[in-house]
Amino acid sequence: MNKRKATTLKEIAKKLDISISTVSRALNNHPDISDATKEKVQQLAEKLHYSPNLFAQGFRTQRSHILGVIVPNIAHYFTSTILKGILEEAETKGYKVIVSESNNNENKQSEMLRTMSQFGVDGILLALSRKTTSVDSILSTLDTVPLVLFDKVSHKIPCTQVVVDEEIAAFNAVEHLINTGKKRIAIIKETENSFNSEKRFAGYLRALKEHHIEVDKKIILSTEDVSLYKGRMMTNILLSLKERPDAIFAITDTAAIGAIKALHKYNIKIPEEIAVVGFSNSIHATIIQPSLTTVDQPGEKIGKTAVTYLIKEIESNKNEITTKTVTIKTHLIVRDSSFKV
Amino acid sequence: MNKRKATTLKEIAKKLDISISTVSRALNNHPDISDATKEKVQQLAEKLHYSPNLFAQGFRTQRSHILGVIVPNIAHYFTSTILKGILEEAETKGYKVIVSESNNNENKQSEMLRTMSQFGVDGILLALSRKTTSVDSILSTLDTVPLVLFDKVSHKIPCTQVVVDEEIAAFNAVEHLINTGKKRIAIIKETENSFNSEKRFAGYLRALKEHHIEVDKKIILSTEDVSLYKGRMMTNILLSLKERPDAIFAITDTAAIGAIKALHKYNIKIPEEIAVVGFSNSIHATIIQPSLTTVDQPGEKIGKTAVTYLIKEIESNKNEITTKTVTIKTHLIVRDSSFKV
DNA sequence: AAAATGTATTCAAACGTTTGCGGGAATAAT
DNA sequence: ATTATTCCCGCAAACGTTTGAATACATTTT
Repeated sequence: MNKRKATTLKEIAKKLDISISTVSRALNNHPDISDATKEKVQQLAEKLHYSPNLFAQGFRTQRSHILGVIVPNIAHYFTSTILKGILEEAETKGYKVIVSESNNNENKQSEMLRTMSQFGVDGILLALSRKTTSVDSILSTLDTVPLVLFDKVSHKIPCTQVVVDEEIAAFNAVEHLINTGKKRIAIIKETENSFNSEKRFAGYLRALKEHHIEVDKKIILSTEDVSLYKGRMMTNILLSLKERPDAIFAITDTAAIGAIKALHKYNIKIPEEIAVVGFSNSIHATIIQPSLTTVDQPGEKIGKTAVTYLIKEIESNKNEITTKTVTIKTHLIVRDSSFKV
Repeated sequence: MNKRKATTLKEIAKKLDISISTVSRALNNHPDISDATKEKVQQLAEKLHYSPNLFAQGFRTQRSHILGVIVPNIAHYFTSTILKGILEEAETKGYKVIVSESNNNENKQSEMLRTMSQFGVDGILLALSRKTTSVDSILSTLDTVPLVLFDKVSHKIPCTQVVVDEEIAAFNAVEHLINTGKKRIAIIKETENSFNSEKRFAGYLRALKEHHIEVDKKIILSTEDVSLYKGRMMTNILLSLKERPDAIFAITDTAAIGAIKALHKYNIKIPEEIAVVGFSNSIHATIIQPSLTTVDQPGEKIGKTAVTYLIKEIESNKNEITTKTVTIKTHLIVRDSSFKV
């Protein structure tokens, strides 16, 4: 492993018998340099495969061209599609991406924010860990380095936030159920404090209201973590009611799949007896039988726009905090679990 | 956003009226420094929240403490579990991780190897893009920076490789089918040139041989990309045979699920008429009905060991290439698609 | 002809850290 | 008392780049 050492500005300068600074400026296309020398320098640089030492560069300019990303769980499909978008957009803009997982651990999240900012990333993209209660550590990194929140956000943090039209999406999903003739629509949601869940719940309520369906608390079920297992449990509860629902809107695809599994167990016809709608368009949606009606969230687009805004903030050096909420449109994908053609 | 500038060695030195070099050594626990001054320095550093400027450090030492990871597709579940392991292990060892996607594009892969090594990563973890034909670019980065291959590997590249016991796993899967009384076992595999597929095919052949079952080429099906769709198509072909198989071993879970979907369509009883076994233990395995018998590959463990070997190579400065193949054990998870209790 | 302007280039400092080397002071060996 | 030895510590250089200021020369203006 004979590491050939990289060519430096000095070497180019010596070969052309000009100064290092001229070489530097020539490569950076500085107006002070004549076209003739620019030409010469750039050609030789090309020939010698010159590429700037990024440590020296970063050291000098205090710019790393690295973006930090912190997500709760990288193995979550929706998250990984967002990541895909982040990687792609960052790459085309000339940035590298460092990824970290918070594992839904608030302390770890704080720790990561700290190490990332001291590491020298130019900006941070963050999807909040579940139940992030103390935003102090986030606020304090916020005045060190630009930050953009996505997906799991919080209005307590004054920064750019990229989210999905949760409320509208939920409204559309529920309205779709109503349009198919359903009148008693249950919801499986998260207990509290979850931005996403509350918005979706709001959409649910608005749909009922606009269609003059009265809200029945008995079919509004909440759980700490909306998992497949919890989806089953909640559905079991719904089935034990005197007045069963004729549809279930689960705040998340995994819970919806849990619901379907529970309905299967009791041989309940989907969607005739009880329809099911999820949220996320996870890869499971077409694996499960019947295929799941769900809200498609364009993960890659979310990632890309988050990066776009972050880089904009990085590159406009005005050190003011922008607090803008960018909303990405979703659309409902109707499949067999709610409507059979 | 008033960026407070970070404290430097110089500031600590001035406050304690000692030299910068002493401060540096004290913080690095250099034996030349007395315990007394170490104590003093470390305390003050703590108090001032000193953290080294990583650019200056990296610039000086030519060590970035960054690992580069290149994978074909980050949104692939198995890949993301490996990534999880990589992140975790790297973090505990004090390394950051830069992630890139090759999208199964060989040129992009080469490009990324180049930019990563010039970027100054300390080492690279690579899962080869499909049909990587020219290994030149890989070999050339190999003598610039330590490299470890994982999952998608190639013996043409002399470096540490972390893989799963593909052959044994496939052998076990097929033997399991034989043990349940199956005698005519089809396989759905990749066309060629795929390390993983060929190993699994070898395991299939060995299992048949050891159990004195003769190989029938009519039920050995190959395809370029083993997708869900292709799984369906191949299964349709198998069903059109005069002598249908009584089991299908799909080289991949998605193909296995495609197979199940095709079998459903023809109302064929799984596993009684035809059993199905997959490979990967994807998240779909328990979503599909019947649940899928498959080979569990410990993704996180693969990621962790890959990182472990890479860092070992980085930190032992002996510039020799180690070409070692590390094999991670898998185990078969028996579910309803092959054996009902 | 002197002064001002413009153009193309060089000088030199600076960023924060690490590290080989040298040296002073204290202790131990002769 | 002199010489070794050991223990701490400081000096200064170096890494490759960027950039404000200075310089040299040519050109234009007064």
